[in-house]
Amino acid sequence: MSEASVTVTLPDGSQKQTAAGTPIGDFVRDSIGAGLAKAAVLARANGAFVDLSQKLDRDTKLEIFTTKAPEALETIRHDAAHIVADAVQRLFPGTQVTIGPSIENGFYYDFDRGQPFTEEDLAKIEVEANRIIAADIPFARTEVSPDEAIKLFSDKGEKFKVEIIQDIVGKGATVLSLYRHGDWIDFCEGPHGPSTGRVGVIKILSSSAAYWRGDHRNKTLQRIYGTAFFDKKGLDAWLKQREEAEKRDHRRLGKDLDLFHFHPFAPGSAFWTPKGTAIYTVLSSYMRHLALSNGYVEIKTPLLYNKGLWEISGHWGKYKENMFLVEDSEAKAAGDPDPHHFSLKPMNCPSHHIYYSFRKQSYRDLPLRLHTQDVLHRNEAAGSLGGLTRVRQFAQDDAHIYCREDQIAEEVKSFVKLLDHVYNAVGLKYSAKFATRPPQRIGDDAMWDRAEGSLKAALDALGLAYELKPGDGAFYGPKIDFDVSDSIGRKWQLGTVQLDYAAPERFDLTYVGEDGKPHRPVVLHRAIYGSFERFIAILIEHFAGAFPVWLAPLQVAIVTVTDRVNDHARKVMDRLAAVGVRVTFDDSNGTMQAKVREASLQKIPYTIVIGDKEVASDSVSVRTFGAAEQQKMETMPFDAFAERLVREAKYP
RNA sequence: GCUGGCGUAGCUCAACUGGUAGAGCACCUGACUUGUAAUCAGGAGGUCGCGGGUUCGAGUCCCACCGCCAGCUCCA
Repeated sequence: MSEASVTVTLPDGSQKQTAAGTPIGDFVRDSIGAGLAKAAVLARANGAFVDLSQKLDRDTKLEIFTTKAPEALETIRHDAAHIVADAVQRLFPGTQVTIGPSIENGFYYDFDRGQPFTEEDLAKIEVEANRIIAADIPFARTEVSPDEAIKLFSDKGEKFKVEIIQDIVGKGATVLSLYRHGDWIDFCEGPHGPSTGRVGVIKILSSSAAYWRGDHRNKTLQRIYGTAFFDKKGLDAWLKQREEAEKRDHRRLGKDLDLFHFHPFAPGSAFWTPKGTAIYTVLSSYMRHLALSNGYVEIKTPLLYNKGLWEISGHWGKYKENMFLVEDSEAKAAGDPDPHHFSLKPMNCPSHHIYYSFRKQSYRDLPLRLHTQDVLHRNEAAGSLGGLTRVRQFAQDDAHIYCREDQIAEEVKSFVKLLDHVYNAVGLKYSAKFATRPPQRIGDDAMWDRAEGSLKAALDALGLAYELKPGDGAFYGPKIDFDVSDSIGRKWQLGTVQLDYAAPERFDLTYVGEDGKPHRPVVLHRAIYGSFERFIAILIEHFAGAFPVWLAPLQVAIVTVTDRVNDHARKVMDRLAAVGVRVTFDDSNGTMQAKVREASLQKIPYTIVIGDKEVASDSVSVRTFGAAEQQKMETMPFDAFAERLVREAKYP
């Protein structure tokens, strides 16, 4: 049989011939270069990621990923998951494997084991995993039939693997791939790197419980988190970066900068210090200013409601466990078995719907945009609370827009513009997610087509990049969520805009159209900060506590050279306060140096030093936080400084 | 809510295998009156998260509860 040849097209467009059946790795080494072959981890052949051992049996568009490519790092982290699973089964026989994907900064693997892993176990696992790396065992892919695969894992007693395989077979798979390194074998789609040695180093990070298939009714598994890099240098750099990020943690800075506290008597509800309250208030006023100048009206509504409201809204059935119920003492005295007739509101929408119905609305009133910053309570699961990002008491910069269907696109557009303005003002990078109709939903397909169409039209008109999340929408309508990351890379949802066709039905909301007949409005739920608490947490981390002047809880610290000038300093403080500047003057016993240091540690934007010279000329010596050394200090007339402060304190 | 870890002064931490709690910073008082990141001296401050138990004796061991942290579930 004569050797057929295939054409390989490389990313630069060049073409090479090679014998059919040549493994990609060999082709790279022989036809491109030994250096590339050595650095190669995986390839993309005609659009699909494949192993380097894959044979070139037809004309192929080929891309090679080396250790420099993010795709390669992701692949060796997946390799690392296999290696860790191998290590665990070597060290703890009888442990069953389940799944082990690579994730954003590493990988995890879930195991079924009678007991959790201890610190010592994890240390042993890390050593064993790195030993497997040192052994440099090749990864080999084989393809088998479903029967073979099921038999293989049944014989090993790997029940979870069998379940996964049966599932995938049930979805129509006929050929399954296995990956082996040495004696250890896993059911896995791949691709993988060439050998365990290509994974430079594995670091075990933590362990925790996880539910089988993410369902809390299922068995609890033991999850091991880890990460992997091509070399120790990469790992060390990442660990260093992680350490730096942890210093920005808002819980840490909340203490250091004295912004808020928590107490065991009110888990999940913050106590705000004067400084924290200043940030809260500035953000609140800023949002009020934006809302009122963008066609919203602000209203305040009750915090406590009779359950009748929640029965209409549907919360009583679906959301009751998350609401704080309040007992009606009269009902209780009368022998009512369940006297919890009231609840603190967990969201503003039902209050707004009631407000809407207080008068007969006309098409001329639409869009009606109701803004509210009331306090909300949600009884979150104890284990999910954490810092300011997940709390039980919070306020949203909430608004509901009641409009006609043909007004949706325009309303969404101007909302996203406003959100973009706010996020840009504080320098937050966000990513948008467009969530469409879920399997469980209300309304017919025509309605969903229109709803999703309106949102998409708005997104396209704005030219905003977004990720599509099919099936992730609320049961009552599609939505766009806006996420940002905290200092250690966890993603949090802040802003959102959701279309709601259900609420107007449930609350029987109508407006009188031009035809004089009643019509159903559509409601848009929307928030920019999301919750003040979470937004502030993100801002603290984003600015590492060094807020811009307009947001800084204290904008100016006054330090005197000698207490001879303290009276003058007090006057300076009063004059600044009179023009709205948030200023502090520490007249306690202590040196100027120590006070300058303290102001700096508190990350106050400006520290002004006053001595005899400044008193004589009514000037201030200004020290700017974070400024370069040569422009750190500057003496200027008081009026010029005050004017600068007022200017910089303006809303962005 | 689930799994694991943790809980000592306002903060950051120490206290050998159970022997009866200590430091730095912060705070208070006094001295110093100083020119841009820590002046010196003295003082006060803790029923070791809460409640039981084991023990001659518990911050150290056991149980239950509360809270915090990581992850899971859920979610702004």
